[in-house]
Amino acid sequence: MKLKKETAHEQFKKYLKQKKHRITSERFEVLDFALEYNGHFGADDLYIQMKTKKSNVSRATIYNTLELLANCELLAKRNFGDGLTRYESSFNRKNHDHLICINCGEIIEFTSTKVQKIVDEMCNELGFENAGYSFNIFGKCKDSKSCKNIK
Amino acid sequence: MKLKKETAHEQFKKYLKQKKHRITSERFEVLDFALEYNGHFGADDLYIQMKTKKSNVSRATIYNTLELLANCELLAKRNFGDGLTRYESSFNRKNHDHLICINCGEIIEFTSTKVQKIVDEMCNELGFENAGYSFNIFGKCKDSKSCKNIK
DNA sequence: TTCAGTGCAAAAACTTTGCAGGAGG
DNA sequence: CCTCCTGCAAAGTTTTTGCACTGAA
Repeated sequence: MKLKKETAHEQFKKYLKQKKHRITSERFEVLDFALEYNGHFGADDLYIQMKTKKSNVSRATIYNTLELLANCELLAKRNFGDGLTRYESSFNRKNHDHLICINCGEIIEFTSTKVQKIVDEMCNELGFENAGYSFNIFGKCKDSKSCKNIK
Repeated sequence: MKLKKETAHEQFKKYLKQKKHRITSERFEVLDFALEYNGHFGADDLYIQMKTKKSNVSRATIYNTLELLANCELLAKRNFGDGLTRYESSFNRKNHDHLICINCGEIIEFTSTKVQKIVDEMCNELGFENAGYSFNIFGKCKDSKSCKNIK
C-alpha cells in the first residue's frame, strides 16, 4: 500500500515536471484521497470527503487537479449518462468497461480484449492518435441479488 | 421529408398512448425541432433554437419531452465526456458510435458491427436485458483538414 | 523575486422543482 | 370534470471564474 502510493506520487511528479506545472502539497493531497476513494466519485464527492477529513483544499483546486490526474492516467474519467463527471483510480488497475443497471444503478465492471482492438482499428482507419475511450452498456439486471434497490 | 416527420409523429403517439401520457401539441413541437436539428444538441440548445423560431415551449417541457423521446428511441442520448447531456435524432438512422478529437472537438461517426456483438455477449454473460450502450473513442486527429479549430 | 497555484466566494451553465392555470381524455 | 401537462420563475447542482494572496522554483 505504501509502495503503491509512492509510485503514484512519482508518476504524478514526473508528469508535473514534464508539463512545467508546480509540485504543490495540495495536488498530492488530492491524489492521495482519490486513490483511497472506493469506487467512482465526482469532484464534489471528493471535496466533501476531504473536508470531512479536515483537509483544506478548495473546490477549484480539486477540479483542477482531477483534470491533471486524468491527463497523466492515474485516474480515469467516466460518464455514466447521468450528466455527472466521475473519476476512478486507474493506477495499477486493469482496463475495464462498465455495465450499468438502469433500474437500480448498480455498476458492474467487465473486461473484453475485443474492445481495445476495435478502438485501435478505428483510430488507424480514421487517422487518429488514440487518447482513450469510454464504453458503457446499459441494461436491466434480472436477478434480484444485484438489483434490490429499484428506484 | 414530410413522410419521415409523419412516421415519427405516429411512433411518438403510439408510445405516448401506450405509456398513458397525453398527446399535446408541445410534445410534437419539440419532436419536430429535434428531428430538424443538425447534429448533436443539448436541451438548452434546443430551447434557444425554438425560442428563436418563435416557439413558446418552456424549458421544463423540453427537458421532459426529450427524455420521453429518448425512451421511445426517436432520439439517442449521448455523453461525450464534457459533462453535458446531448441528444441526436436516431429516427431512420443507422446505429453508430463516435470518435471525438480532444484538440478541436470534431466528432466523427463510425459504425462497427463488432460493437453490438460485444454488447450482446456481455449482457448474456452477466444476465442483463440490454437497453442500449454508449461507445466513444477519444483521440487527436492528425490531418489539419478535420482539426483546424484547435482550442 | 516571480508568477503559477491557491482559497474563497461569486458567477455561470445546466437541470429540476413548485405552483397555479389550462387543456386533454 | 378530473388530472396531467404546461409555463414561469425560483431553486438546485455541478463546474468555472475573478481576485488577491501565497509559496515553489
